[in-house]
Amino acid sequence: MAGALKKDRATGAANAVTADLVAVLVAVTEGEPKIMTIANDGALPSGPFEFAHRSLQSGLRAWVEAQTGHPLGYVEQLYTFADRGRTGDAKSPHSISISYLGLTREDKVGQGFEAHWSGWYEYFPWEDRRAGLPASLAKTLASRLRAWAKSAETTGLQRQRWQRAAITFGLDDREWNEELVLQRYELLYEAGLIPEAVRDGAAATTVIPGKPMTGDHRRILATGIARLRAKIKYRPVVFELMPAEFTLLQLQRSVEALAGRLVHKQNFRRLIEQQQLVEETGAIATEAVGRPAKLFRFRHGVLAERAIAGTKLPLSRT
Amino acid sequence: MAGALKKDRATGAANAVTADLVAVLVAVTEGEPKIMTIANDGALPSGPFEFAHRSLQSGLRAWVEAQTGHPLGYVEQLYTFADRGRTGDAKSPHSISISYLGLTREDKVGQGFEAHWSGWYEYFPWEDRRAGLPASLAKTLASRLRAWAKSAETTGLQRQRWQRAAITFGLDDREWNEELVLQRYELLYEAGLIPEAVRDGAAATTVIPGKPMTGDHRRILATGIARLRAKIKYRPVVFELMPAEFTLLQLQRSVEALAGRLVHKQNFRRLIEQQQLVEETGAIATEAVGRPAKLFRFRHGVLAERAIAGTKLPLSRT
DNA sequence: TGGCTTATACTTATCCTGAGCATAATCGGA
DNA sequence: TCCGATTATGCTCAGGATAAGTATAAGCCA
Repeated sequence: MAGALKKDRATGAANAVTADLVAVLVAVTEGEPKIMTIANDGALPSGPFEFAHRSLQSGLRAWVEAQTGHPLGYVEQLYTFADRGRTGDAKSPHSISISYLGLTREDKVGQGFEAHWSGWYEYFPWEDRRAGLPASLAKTLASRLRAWAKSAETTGLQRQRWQRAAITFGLDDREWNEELVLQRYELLYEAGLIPEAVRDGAAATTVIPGKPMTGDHRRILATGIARLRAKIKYRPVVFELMPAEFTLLQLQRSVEALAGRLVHKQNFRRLIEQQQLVEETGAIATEAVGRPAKLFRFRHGVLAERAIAGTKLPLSRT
Repeated sequence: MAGALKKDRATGAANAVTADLVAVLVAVTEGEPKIMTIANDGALPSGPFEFAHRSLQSGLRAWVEAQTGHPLGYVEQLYTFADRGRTGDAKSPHSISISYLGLTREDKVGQGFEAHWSGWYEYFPWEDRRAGLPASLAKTLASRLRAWAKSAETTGLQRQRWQRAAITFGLDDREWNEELVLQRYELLYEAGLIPEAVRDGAAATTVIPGKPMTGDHRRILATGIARLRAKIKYRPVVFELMPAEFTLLQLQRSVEALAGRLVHKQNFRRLIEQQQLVEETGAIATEAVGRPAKLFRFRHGVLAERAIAGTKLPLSRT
């Protein structure tokens, strides 16, 4: 077995792979979450990890700036994929995709860049539950899922499929869980209800609304949305997406935009204030109907003061 | 700028990289967390991602089984690293490490495998706070950290360093946060207090207790411990580490072993029971001092029934 | 039997959360 | 000027979750 320990560290042609860096770059503008896209809105900014890059992150920064002209601020790694099956082609060498989530503010895309800010719900219409289930899906979604479940061979499998659909999509009086973005996408893919599945060989049927993307990009986007929806609950990352000064309602609208659902206004404010995440600037928001709101800014100090925990264990003091 | 969109997809030698798969394989035996190691306890199971591997996970499974004889059960991806700086050598092509966390139960390592189960606190003595700070560290740790902070050039930097140390290590009456495993390791590395830092070029000093590992492996292990400590709080993953039947105290001891701190017995039981994670087997534990305890088993049903949410947003019903 | 050990049931005070009511401040017409 | 629409902001209240501790049960062993 000692032989197994020896590893072929040389870049032998046999085990060489290419690594792609992919960015899910998010902004929120006027209550709508946006993502940076290239190639006619059908792809995320991305490019190969090259010898010249000092690190994965610096490689990603280089590609995003080259393709979009947008500098990268807050960044975190999402996931690393390498499924040859998904992209077809069983002959070519392995290609790995290392994906990242970036948070910024929308600004004008510079001259000469073929990049755009696109609303992320164009790609995932079923994820926006702020006004209930969108009309374009209300009729079809559940019935298509039921049809998929029914098409299984045994009744056991049928029940299993339906249970999975019901849990992920909040059917049969179950709670909607906004974090299951990836699970819902994977299910729709397996059910052959989205263009990517048909492209990859599923039986051609009428698909569910929602713009497709090249390769795995919509799956990567789903991963990014899921991560962000989970993270805003226990880390103050929303502020990366806000302007320097904002009203509490603007903050709330941003959170709602990301989560795809509405929050209770008064309780939201209590939460924000008790955590001391913001402080008043002293200024008052103009240009709005209704009573003018105070402007707040993020207290950057909290990041240094607290290492926010999030315990769920009944710890003992002794 | 259109040129920037074109990507060199061919496996040109220039952008070829090698990808290593690394496994943090965890078990808990009699209240001690263990990890699978090879190479005289100085390395994690790992090997290159090869052309023959169908996917990243299957490649990992192949390597772990070849090196340890142990089958891989529950697996999740941890992180992907590619810092050329860390491993020295600015000339060689990029090498990427894709790391995974695996959960199993300890069993005998088969004949002919140079693999061992090692206690994970041998690598991170400062992470075990079940009996307070270990005696081997009580005197040194805080003073070494203070010395490091003092050695900064400006008083501003000194304060910054000490604040960072105090937050991550729970000094100055701050709370100990067991999830900051990676941050603590990174800080010790930067402070030159562990062998890996000296190996990589830091000034040679007396280091803090704790076994080093090759390359980035102890950093990867820190990442795995941190992930697991966070995850046991909101997903029922502990059960992957438990035998089929167990007493509530054994379960508690396992959680404590992973978290590195003690929990309140009665409240722990209430938490487990109210979440309906377990059910009685009807049997009673023998071979123990004191009143015999009921045996429980994990209710696998919960995984299907619930998509455990973990909301921290004040959602609105309307 | 009494003492040691662990299991398990119950109590208490406090805090957090969801939900809703009430009032304040501004604007645009009637 | 007053009313209605709209948003901001303060406050209450009930129910549930949590931290901590008390009390009792059930084994073993000397």
